[in-house]
Amino acid sequence: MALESTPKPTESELEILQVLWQHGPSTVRHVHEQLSKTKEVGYTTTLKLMQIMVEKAMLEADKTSRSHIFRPLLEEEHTQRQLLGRFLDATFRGSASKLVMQALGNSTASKAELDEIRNLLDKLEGGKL
Amino acid sequence: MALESTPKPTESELEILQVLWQHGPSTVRHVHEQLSKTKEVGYTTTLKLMQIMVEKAMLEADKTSRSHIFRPLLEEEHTQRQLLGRFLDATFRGSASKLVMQALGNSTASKAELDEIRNLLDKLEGGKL
DNA sequence: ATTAAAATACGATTATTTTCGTATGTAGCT
DNA sequence: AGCTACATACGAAAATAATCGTATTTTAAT
Repeated sequence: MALESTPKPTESELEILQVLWQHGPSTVRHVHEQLSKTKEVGYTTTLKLMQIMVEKAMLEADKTSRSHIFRPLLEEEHTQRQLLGRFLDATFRGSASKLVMQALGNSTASKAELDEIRNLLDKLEGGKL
Repeated sequence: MALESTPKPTESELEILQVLWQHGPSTVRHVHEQLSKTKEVGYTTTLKLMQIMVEKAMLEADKTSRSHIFRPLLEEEHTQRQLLGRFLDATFRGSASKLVMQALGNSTASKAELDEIRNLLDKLEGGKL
């Protein structure tokens, strides 16, 4: 059997990771309340998922107090980069520029954000002149 | 039951769509040969998937000749936009600029592509000054 | 006409992901 | 102590996706 570098989180798992990345280490209760804002889901469903994620070493549970505190073991940027790579290949056949053009086209990015992107372009293009 | 606007293609379905978008209307045989370049998969598996996609109205089959010719009913750009929207929300909590920065950072885009992106930035920022 | 090759049809299995019911444990009231 | 509220543990069902074996049909070559 091959070693799993980092198993790709499923969609539901990613939702949970997002809550933890955004709010920091949390109880099942808290995660569940956040998820409930956008979708209907049972408490034990959330619990079970988080337990599975512990098995998969995506989360770590601090069992000191009665309500366990879960924290993500996957780093946000790293996970995003990994998922982005897959998505880029699967959806845009690897063409980053196509993806970026689309993303910008649809986007509501502020002027500050656009400037930040422009700066990055400058830096990247510096090495290509 | 709610009307399905456009059902999200699964990962395997997307692979098939990519072949059809790239090569134009094709037989199962051709699609299967393309897929086989990157993964091990049985012929009837590909066939079955494509039949399911016809049911889902993602593909249309021209049954005139013995080897049916399949063509995509989903438009490439439209599908990409839709998938990108979902991915953006799920992975970057909707922050297009974060996604773009990451994509550019990892990317191997050519100078021409970077310039094209810069042009789009100019146009976008035009409306924000 | 027979046969071999290649195509589709279709049912069913397997794998994966999501969901949740129920059992059980624990802490704090009254 | 007994009751209630809320927590985790766990098994298993339900939903979704992917895979493939086998039967049947069709074509064309012998």
